[in-house]
Amino acid sequence: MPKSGARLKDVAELTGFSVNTVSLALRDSPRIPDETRDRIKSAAEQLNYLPNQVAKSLVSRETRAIGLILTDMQNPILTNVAQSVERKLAARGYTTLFATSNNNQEEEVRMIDTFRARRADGMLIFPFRHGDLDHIRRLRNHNYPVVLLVGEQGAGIDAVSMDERAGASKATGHLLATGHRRIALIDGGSSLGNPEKMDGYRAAHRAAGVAVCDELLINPTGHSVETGYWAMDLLVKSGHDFTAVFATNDSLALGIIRYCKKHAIRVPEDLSVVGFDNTEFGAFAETALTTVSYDVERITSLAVDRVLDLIAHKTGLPDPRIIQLEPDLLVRESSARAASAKELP
Amino acid sequence: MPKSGARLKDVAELTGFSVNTVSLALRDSPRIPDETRDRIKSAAEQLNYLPNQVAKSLVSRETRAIGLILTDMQNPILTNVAQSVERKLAARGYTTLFATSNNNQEEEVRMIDTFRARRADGMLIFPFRHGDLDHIRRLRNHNYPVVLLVGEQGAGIDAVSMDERAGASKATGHLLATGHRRIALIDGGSSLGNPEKMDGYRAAHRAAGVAVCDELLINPTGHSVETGYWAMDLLVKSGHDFTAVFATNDSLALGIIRYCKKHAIRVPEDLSVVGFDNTEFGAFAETALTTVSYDVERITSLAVDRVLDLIAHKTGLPDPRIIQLEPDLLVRESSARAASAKELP
DNA sequence: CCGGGTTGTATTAACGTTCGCCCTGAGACA
DNA sequence: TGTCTCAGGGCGAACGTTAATACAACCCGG
Repeated sequence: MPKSGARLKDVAELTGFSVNTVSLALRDSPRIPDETRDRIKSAAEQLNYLPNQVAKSLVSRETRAIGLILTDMQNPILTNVAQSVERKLAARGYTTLFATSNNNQEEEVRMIDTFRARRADGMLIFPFRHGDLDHIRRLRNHNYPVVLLVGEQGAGIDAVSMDERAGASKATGHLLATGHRRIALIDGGSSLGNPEKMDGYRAAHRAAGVAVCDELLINPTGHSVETGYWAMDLLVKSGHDFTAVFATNDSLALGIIRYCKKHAIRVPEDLSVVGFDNTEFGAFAETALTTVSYDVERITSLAVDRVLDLIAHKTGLPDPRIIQLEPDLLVRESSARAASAKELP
Repeated sequence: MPKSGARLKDVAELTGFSVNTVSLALRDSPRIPDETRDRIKSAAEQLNYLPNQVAKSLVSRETRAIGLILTDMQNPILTNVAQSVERKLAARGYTTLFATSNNNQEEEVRMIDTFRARRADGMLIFPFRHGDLDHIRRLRNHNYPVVLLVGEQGAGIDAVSMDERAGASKATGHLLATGHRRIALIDGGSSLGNPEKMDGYRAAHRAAGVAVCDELLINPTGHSVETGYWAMDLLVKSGHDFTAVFATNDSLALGIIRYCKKHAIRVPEDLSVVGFDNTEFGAFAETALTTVSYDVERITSLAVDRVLDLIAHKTGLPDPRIIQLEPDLLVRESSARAASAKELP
């Protein structure tokens, strides 16, 4: 048997029919009588025949494969996205081509080219830099179906995501409303050109008429639990006062809480901590995390629907549509009214 | 421009050379003089030409794609595996075809067939039931390169993994050595036909001459943090005494600790908890988790090497090789000497 | 008994590459 | 001048499939 298994030709030779008849029979063409079809099908089964998707793609000019590019998988929310997307695509008969850009723009570009060379029918991309999307826009301009997993208004590219600004604003607003005035921000995004959450943080301050203290803006070296821990170390050692921390994802927040535990800072009595993404690890942490929550399943559903919809448009892509879901704040145990705060009048 | 971009033919027409010459030039054949090559390459660039990997695969009979099948992505350790495998494959010029079986045997079989139809050059599989591997063995018998990510001795299939029995045995042994005699086991695997960890748990008891209490064997409904929480609820409400819990992954263990926190059970003073996998969330939990650790990068390295090695064997697969890495116990804050235990003599 | 449909099957040409082989022209050499 | 070599390049087939078309046999009505 040839290495990659039986071909139509092998089934044809076994049954005495032509390759074409076999192909039609296996695809249940009405032009093939039942008896012939059954004979061919049983021969195919006997040879363990599986249609060669590569050859099929060459002639049909579609691969039924979608490229999924994420930055990395440190953040559980991205793994949820990955699994959810994969399941939904599989249910629709699509295979997921998976890649991580490893938080590296060149790598992102390379992966896009790889998927393009493989003629993926479309791509779902979580871009590394939300503001630097030229390479993706170029794709779209060549009529390639792409959907971003972060909502960049006015980028001219389809996108489905939650509204990061609104989420960050809600989180910060909650802290402000509970009397906090010096709120640290631990945000790995803004230095990479993803300013949405910091924008929300600033907007909430503006709305409350509270000035942002620049010395409380901390740049972690990543977005894992450990980097959260060390970012907190940096913050504490800077010697500035603060009564709350907003971390831009749950992992960072959990690292912060671990730091507090080790250094006898009580959460939430001495310090309020708010995360982002509503991961399971935050929800079931010893000190359950106050966080920003959104419906991942709905986002991936909409994104998958959209990319398949774009693919279905044979004659040029429709105008891009940006969908931003409104996130919710979930107040749990890691945040409380500021100790020093007087009751509001 | 045709939907899927320029072809060799387009470059040929633009430059006046034949398709063949263009193909050779783009692949830097020594038969093409420099000037010709440069002219062709710049024309290709101008047309934004990217070789069609589908057509290439059809003639070369290799796709340079590897299928990766995981059970799900709830467990962070599997997401680490996924990312690590993807990075290593990408570095070697391979694309990752990704699928989750969603803890469902039929789905696993279906995904294997999908990848086979797509002519993935090989597969890396984290099987759902470690004991039910006929479908995978059949693959291998058809000379299909497969490497399992769990080590099943004598299955006749290549595998790279850590030694789950040894890990579970070390974890349980640690608890026994620190005076615990009634150690609950929260294990989602054994009921699914993955008995390795329970075997290790029993072996450690045997070695210590301590009887296993069957009423302390709990079956969570999954392996997430939340299911750990509810498994603990079940265990506590069963009314049996125990001074330690061994959970078969960190997520379950974290759920248990959350339960303890909510119900005023002190960890480790009242109860020792041991996890498995050494995830970041356990390492940086408020109560840092005692757990079983192993080198994921090394496992994925060996697995990727092995599958590429199998692919390189054109003339039939070599005998299967099973590699099992020895895991280490990491004692941290969630476990301590049993309160009731007398000092050992 | 012939034209026209219907039924079942075969033939041919794609899809975009790569590979093996052949062709042409120019220079070297006897 | 005739032959050989070699550089530069083209032609045709193949990979496994599908789609369009062709063909052969049969049936039916007139």
